Amino acid sequence: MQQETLGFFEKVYVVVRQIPFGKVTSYGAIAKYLGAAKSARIVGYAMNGSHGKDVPAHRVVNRKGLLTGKHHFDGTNIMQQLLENEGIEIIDNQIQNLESVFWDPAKEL
DNA sequence: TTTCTGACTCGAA
DNA sequence: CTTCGAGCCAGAA
Repeated sequence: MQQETLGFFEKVYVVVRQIPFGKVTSYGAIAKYLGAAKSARIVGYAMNGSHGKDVPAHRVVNRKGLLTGKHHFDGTNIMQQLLENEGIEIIDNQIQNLESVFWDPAKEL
């Protein structure tokens, strides 16, 4: 395996791909799992480069469950549509009952 | 080459 | 209660 050649971005991609169907996580949770709790912004920025990869960026939201990056998708509410398709209820870009669908890599992995 | 900004988060005043 | 600043990495101008 080539982990040393992997940059921070690719490490993020690996974790995001582990997110199970119908679950979501936060940028900070991923960053913390990677050992860089203060690099939550970088995780979000990594999602910016996830375009074209099999990374379910729509399952990654901020710690409030707010779809901060929805406007980076093709449509205006495509991100919400994808999540709702997985059984997650969303109102006004805000995930409802976040505790039930939250998936923490630090605990699950 | 330097500078800036960004899909964040937390703590302090 | 609200507001503000700092820290992290990578890519674009």
